[in-house]
Amino acid sequence: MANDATKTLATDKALRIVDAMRSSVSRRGVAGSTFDHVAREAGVSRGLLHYYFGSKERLLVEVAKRDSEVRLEAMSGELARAANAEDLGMLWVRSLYATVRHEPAFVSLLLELYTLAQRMPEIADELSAMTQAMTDAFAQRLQTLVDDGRITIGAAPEVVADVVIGFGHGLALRFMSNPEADMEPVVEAAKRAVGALVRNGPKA
Amino acid sequence: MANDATKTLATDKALRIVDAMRSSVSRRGVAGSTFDHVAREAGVSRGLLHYYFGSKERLLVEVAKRDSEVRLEAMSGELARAANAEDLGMLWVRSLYATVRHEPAFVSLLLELYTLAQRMPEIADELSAMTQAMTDAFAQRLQTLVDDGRITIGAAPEVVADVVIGFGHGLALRFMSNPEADMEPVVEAAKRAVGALVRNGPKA
DNA sequence: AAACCCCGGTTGGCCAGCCAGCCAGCTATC
DNA sequence: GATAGCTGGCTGGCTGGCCAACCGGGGTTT
Repeated sequence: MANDATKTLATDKALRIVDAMRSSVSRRGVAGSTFDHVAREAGVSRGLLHYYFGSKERLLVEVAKRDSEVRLEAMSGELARAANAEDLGMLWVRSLYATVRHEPAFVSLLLELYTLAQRMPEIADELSAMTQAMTDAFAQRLQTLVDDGRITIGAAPEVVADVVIGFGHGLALRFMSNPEADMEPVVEAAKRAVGALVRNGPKA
Repeated sequence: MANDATKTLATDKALRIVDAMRSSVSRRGVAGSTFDHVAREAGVSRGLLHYYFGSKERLLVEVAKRDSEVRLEAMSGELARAANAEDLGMLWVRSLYATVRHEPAFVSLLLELYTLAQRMPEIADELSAMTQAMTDAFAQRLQTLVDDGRITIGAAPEVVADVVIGFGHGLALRFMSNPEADMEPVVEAAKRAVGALVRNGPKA
């Protein structure tokens, strides 16, 4: 093998293991994701998890990496579709709302990772990098829309991005812990608040 | 003993156990909070945890209950000091910011509980109740300030409360995963956004 | 081309440690 | 002496990690 990274990333089975672990953690939590279960779901032997990753910790770091990619990609997809101020608010909050409602495991996984990050600096770094990447992607999209005259923003793009993403996640948390509440008016009010920072431009 | 609840809540030792568990979970996480550790820190024997709570799960439920009280009280304290629109934004976001920076364990604990809630409906209920109570307290304060002519709000008090609390938690999450970033401008922008929903009234 | 070997990839049995829960019994108080 | 409160040794089950052995295919020797 060339080195650990190559070995880990190249192999088909290693990928299957990471995916199985990711899925297991989102359903069963970290504690419930034993090598036994994960190996069975990945269709490999227990020993192989150890062979590739050495320890549960390192496997979890890979999971965090992988998950960050997935999340970033998901957000980028939403962003690309936003063409004016309304779209931005709508798409972002709506997609988070839909995620919380229809893919709670996706939310669970992130919670699990944040919790882990409290005791594992490597995972904290991974999440921090993801946060930064999300901000950058969002800010870049904002800048593009500003340049096209489709929106105007009330602060630096990175700042606006930070605020909007943060707001979104906070509301998502809220949706999660109040599953049966009617969030329609809340979403509406939140959009109005964000409207103080992002308005339609001349060409919107 | 009269019944489980009475037994649990009345005893001095039971309270010490819940507190020790709460503190341990916030530092070591749920997995790291073994009966052995917690008992030692509470100054009682391991057996007593079982005697009072029966299982780790039930003890964790008590922790969630206790923690909800503490959090609600903390927020109420902040709220009481807010007398106009600026105060509201300032106090809320600043206090969350300070908490994240100076009492990360307090944040860790909530993450841990949210994570638990994914697999323990009883804890989910507890957190849901806390969320609701926070909204109510916040909304009530808003209403009072409106009645006093100190602020005007752009939506029903409960809705505004939901939004502001949610925004705050989202930003807190963000502070947490970007510890070294300069959040000054972000806080500033967030305050302006909230300003779209909460403005100073005639008597502010 | 047949026999052989080499080695990374893979397997699964094994082990030592840990932990929640159980329970037999102790203590103090009335 | 009865009963509630409390203790801590014990255990069975589980888990992460270790490792000895196996497999298969590509290269090398004969």
